[in-house]
Amino acid sequence: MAYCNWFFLEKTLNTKNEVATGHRSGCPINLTVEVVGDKWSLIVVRDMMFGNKRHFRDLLTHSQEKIASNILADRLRRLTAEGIVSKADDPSHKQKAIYSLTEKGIELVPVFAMIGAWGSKWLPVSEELSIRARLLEEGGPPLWEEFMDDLRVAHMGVMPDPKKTGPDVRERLQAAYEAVLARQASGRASEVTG
Amino acid sequence: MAYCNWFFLEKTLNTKNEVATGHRSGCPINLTVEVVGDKWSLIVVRDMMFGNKRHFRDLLTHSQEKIASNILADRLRRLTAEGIVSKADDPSHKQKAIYSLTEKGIELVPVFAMIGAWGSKWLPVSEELSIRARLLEEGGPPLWEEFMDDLRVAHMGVMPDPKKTGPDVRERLQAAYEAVLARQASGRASEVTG
DNA sequence: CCTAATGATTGCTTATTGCAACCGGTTAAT
DNA sequence: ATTAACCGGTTGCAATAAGCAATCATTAGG
Repeated sequence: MAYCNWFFLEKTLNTKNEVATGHRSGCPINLTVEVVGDKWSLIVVRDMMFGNKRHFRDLLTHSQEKIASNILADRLRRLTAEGIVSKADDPSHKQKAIYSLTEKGIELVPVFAMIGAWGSKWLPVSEELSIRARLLEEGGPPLWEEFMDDLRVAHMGVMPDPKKTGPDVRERLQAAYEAVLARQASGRASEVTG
Repeated sequence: MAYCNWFFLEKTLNTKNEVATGHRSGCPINLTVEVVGDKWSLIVVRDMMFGNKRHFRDLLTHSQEKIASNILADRLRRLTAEGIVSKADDPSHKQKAIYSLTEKGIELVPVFAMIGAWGSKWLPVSEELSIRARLLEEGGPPLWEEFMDDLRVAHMGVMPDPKKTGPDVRERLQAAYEAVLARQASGRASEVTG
């Protein structure tokens, strides 16, 4: 990748590529940015992946970043068209849809891990918001694989490994987050009292 | 990361965070997307990182994706303000500027590696455009570290390791790309000749 | 019956992107 | 000396995208 180079020949290929496929270029970086490189698509996938949000209203009302409904609808449509997300009827309500990550979507886990690691190192995040990034980074590819297996169970109906017991990766990340919160809350209490 | 959860307490924190810092939320994923999650910033960094483009005109005219000059100027300004890129005078011309990646920018290498790996697996890239993604993915963190060291030499004036000889990582990726091109060109020739 | 839930859609305003021409100054070529 | 190329942008305008808040018809629960 990048990847795309600067030779005359590639300029020619670029023209043909754009005509044939509608893409700015055939570079994997560029193609990925075209698919998920807007301000909202990765947020939607994140909420599905880590927050277990699978319904429109959930994604809309529990969005920390306050996504607008037209943007959410548009992004879900695009992600579904791209094959990163799938949509099915939910049996609990005639109008209710359940959105699921596909294998293509699940394999964004390493991308999220690296984005999170970079962000938590270089941007003004708080401890409780960076703990999960740290754990994913420390866990490395074995932890990502385990997380992806968990997601295949939850989102694609893959049979869980019968040898696997205990909380899944998302739950463990959540527990670590809550532990930091609890520590901060008790620290805050002693500040107030002390 | 992701991280950001859905508790009442976090809703409160979110409000304070937004007031204090101007961010949608303090989640590392969201913060990273706010910084580099538009359609063009990662392309600019990619061209600096992998194409060794360091000047405005180079970035403008050798952009495979045909970036517009106002967008390029804006993105360079933003990346510089964010500390991902630095700008200095180039001694070869009074008006000429040279843009360099900072440590913060260089440490985006793993993000690019993962984005490239995902894109080359799931999106319609060609073989020659995905070979470098494959190599970076296969090389893993040791290869990324080596690449980052190379970038620190090229962009930050770090002294090269005297024990290191031979082509740097970017050159090796480029050579692999050219080898695929050469193979395709000879394959094409035999097609033409029958 | 009324209220809540459902996944959107809509009308409008604001912001961003993209195109292509342009700018004043500096350096190189003729 | 004149002309051409280089330099990093800036500009005016049209097209597109994002954001806000209200709205919609249908479905389910009390």
